[in-house]
Amino acid sequence: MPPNQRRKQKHTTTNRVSLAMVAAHANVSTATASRIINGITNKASEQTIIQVKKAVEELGYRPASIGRALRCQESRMVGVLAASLANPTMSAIASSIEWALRDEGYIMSLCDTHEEADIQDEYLREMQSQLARAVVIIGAVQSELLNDYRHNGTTLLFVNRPAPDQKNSHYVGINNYQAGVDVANTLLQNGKRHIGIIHASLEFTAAAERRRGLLDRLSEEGIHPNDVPHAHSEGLNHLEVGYKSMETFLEMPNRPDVIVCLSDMLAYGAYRLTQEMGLDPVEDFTFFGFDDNPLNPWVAGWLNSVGVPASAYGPATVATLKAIWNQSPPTEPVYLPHQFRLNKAFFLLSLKK
Amino acid sequence: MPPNQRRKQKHTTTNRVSLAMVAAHANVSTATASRIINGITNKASEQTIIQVKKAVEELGYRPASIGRALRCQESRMVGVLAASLANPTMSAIASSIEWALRDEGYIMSLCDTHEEADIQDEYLREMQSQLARAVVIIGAVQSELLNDYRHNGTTLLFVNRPAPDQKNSHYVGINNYQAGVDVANTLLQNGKRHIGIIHASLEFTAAAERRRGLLDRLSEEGIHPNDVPHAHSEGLNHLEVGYKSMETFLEMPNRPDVIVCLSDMLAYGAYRLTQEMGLDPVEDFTFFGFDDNPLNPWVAGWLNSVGVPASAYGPATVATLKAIWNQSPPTEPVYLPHQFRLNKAFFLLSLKK
DNA sequence: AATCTTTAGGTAATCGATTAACCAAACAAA
DNA sequence: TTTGTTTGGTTAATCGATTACCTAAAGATT
Repeated sequence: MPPNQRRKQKHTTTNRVSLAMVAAHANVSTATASRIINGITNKASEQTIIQVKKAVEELGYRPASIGRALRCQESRMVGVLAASLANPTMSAIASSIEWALRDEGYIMSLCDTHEEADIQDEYLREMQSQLARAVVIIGAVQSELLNDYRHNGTTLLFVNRPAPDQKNSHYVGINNYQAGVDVANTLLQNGKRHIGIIHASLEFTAAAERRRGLLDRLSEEGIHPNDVPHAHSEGLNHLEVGYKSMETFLEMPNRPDVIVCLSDMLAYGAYRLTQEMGLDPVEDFTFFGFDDNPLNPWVAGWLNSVGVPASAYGPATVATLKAIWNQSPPTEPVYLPHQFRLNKAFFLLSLKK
Repeated sequence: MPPNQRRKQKHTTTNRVSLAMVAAHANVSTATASRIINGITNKASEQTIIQVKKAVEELGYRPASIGRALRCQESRMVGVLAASLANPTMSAIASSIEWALRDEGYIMSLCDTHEEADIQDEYLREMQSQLARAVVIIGAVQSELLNDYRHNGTTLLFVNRPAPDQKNSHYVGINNYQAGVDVANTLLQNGKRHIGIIHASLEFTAAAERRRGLLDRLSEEGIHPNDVPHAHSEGLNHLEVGYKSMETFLEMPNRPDVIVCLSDMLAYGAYRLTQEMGLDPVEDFTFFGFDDNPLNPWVAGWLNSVGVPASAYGPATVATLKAIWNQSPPTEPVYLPHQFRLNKAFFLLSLKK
């Protein structure tokens, strides 16, 4: 290793500008400098204020948030834990939340828990340890720490997927049960009664609620849950589950012509198989999904889906966080209005009715 | 406001456990506790070590990374700035990097710059101010601060899209020029010579290089750049640009039958229009994209694409970061081997040759 | 003139963890 | 016995910013 590189390594020439340097440059104490920088001007003369501001400018000073966070025991950072960034719905929600947070002067720190409880716990701890102002979980999984954190002062907000036990927690997102009911209504109104369900794990409240709403409504119309075939498999990602599940349906003697997938990703998987088998996803089936993936209008025109526009999440999430901080937390889940996106064939069909 | 809520607000019962509390609980000094917790055992007796570990366990202590970061002037956090999380390619890369970083004990903090220079600058500053160990930029845009940061000690790594000026910077990702050449080769080998290009801004090195490689190779085979029609529009997202651009091509008297889109998102946009016009994206055209979006095999079987598997990014990125930290930075861009994904029709065609 | 008030700003403690420097006791070597 | 040396710790400084509390000087009031 050349010696000039060694030198650099020995002491990273920390060219960070600290408050002390600004204060020295302006010939005032750090207290004065700090006050002026934070806009507390009633303790300084016009002259001093100008000096300090000049020093800040000249040195290119920016407060180290880490120092402030340590002292104030609170940072401007909001941790966002997403279950799977590979799922465009979740990344789009995260992106929307980022916009809204930055608008209010907060910084988003996004992490990917890969749907694993211990990774989620690790990040929960890390956020705590970084003194995050709040933790937003897009797609929570049941984990050991989750319940502890619910009560230890950290602001915790569940987005898109309710808390595993739904108790003492704040939620922003779709009304999963109602969405299930609405899908059932749409199908029934258009004379679709031969329905199959594809689902992954039902441990997640979101999926379970969607299914419950759907089946409840179908029951009311005389379609017994036992007459609604289910296909699923666990341990794979939703795309693969959808694919495998569709295989199951295609092998059935009297296969359903409506395939309700409890998430769009499942529908994507099912679609792949229909393509490979030379079937038509619009003529031969009616596919329904949940979440309305933002890519749907572009690459999945065949899919019907119900969901909340991703851009609605950011404002609602931030508004809810602020309400919690203001000691006026919502007492009810914050349900965002969901919308249907229907494919052309189904749309025309529904017009005729 | 009820009084019990007021009380809570007055002083957030900071139930964080600090090192001092652990030390007190174990009847040792913070120095001793700190050393034991960090595994420096040559300064402590067996007895003391057990005491401290018991205290840590009983109190559920976890070091506040903020304190450590302040003291050591360095955190375990790596900032990842993505240009657009709504783009599944970028989120998938981020997700992969997250895995690899966590494997090495680092924490990813992901931000969305929305392709905007000043947001990128804001996050660059914030990362600096949080003492991030490194900053990884997935899709950098030219910005004021970018050049400063290249030289002020912060480890900076460009992923998937080279630095705007390509000088003095580290890059991990696809060899854009070569990928362009390879696409040209594949087309030529299969007798495809009537080619159109859809692109968004060519200010980004990635897009410009792809185009250059493509046109250079076509030139060699006697297809002059002027004979390769281009369609583009600025200011919209890639999906919309693709859609608009495809309109342009469809209106042309002698429209190309091969549409090379400089990103998959552009291809998605173009695809939407072909669907709406009742055209067949496989029979009527040959679509080529770049990046091989991970969703392609599931919902875009019609697309041919060249790209690097998202999962390859994480390991390569982390390895490069470690090399930089070890004072043995790569002197060349780190090119990850790219692969082709061909649609069925094109694959069969290429077999025949 | 004596006292009070305001202005302008400094001193030092604090947040949590790390670590250089120091120290007392035990033990070993000369 | 005196002089190292090792063991097992402690004390206190430090990182960067904030802020409660103090103070000196100037101006206002009685």
